Amino acid sequence: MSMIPSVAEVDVRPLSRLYRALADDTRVRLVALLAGGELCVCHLEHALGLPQPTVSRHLQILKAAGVVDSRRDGTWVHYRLVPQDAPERQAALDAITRAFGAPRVLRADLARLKRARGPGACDQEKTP
Amino acid sequence: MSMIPSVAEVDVRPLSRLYRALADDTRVRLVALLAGGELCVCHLEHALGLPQPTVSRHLQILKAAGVVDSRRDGTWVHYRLVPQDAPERQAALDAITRAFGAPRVLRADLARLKRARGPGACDQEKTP
DNA sequence: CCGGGACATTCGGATATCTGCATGTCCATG
DNA sequence: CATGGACATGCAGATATCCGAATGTCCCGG
Repeated sequence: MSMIPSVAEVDVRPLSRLYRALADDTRVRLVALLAGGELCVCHLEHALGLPQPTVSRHLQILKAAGVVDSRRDGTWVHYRLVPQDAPERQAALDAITRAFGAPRVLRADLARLKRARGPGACDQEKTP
Repeated sequence: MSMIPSVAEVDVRPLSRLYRALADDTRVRLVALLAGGELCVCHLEHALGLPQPTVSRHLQILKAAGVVDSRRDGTWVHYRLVPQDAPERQAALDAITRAFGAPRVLRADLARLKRARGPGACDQEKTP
């Protein structure tokens, strides 16, 4: 007979750490933007209208919490959401996608960005 | 033609406020316990093994965030989860239920409590 | 090798959060 | 009305978080 775990014994920290990572307006907006796919810091910076160090710092917090991952591409760094192993963590993240990550919202933002900055720079991705 | 909202314009505060309310180990455990149904403060206090003022204060934070509601029953106060209108908020809460609120976990805790304190006091609910 | 652009990190101060201890409030009971 | 139990709140200190400004690091083009 195996011991049935109690709420006192179960480790809630992985989930509460995720909630703490999302307990900030800027970071929720970042996750919402990234729900549409990979983006570089310069795009996120312009989309949010916040200074670069601020955006970078919040991205580090999300990264430390395992919410996002980064990929270096020359001068730029692209961030993307990390698929979560634990279903409860994925569900908590999906809440943001459901609310603000709907394609219509994100596409409007990205289109505005591309219009403002032009298709140069980090936009070209892997398809020249 | 209606303006398509951008992430910058959309108000993320309701969701980030919910995440902030859940960004604490004790509060996640409280929600997990309440996922099984209404409970009075004295039960929560014993289940968590924390001093009463601490539990009470965390319950107030959850209440202010619209996560729980309270019902006075004579000397005792019973707390329960509030069904969320916004589906994204409900999804974020369900993440806790999914992870720690499984019936087997909660029943073990409650059984231990009833065994420890006996069926008297606030247990008798509405059925004498 | 030297600049400049993109991004990360450090530092300092303001603000918020968490906790323990004490006290306050409300209700039932005698 | 006095007492005690259940719960809420006030207060003070330690800790954590957030932000602006400045500085560091890495990479690419010349």
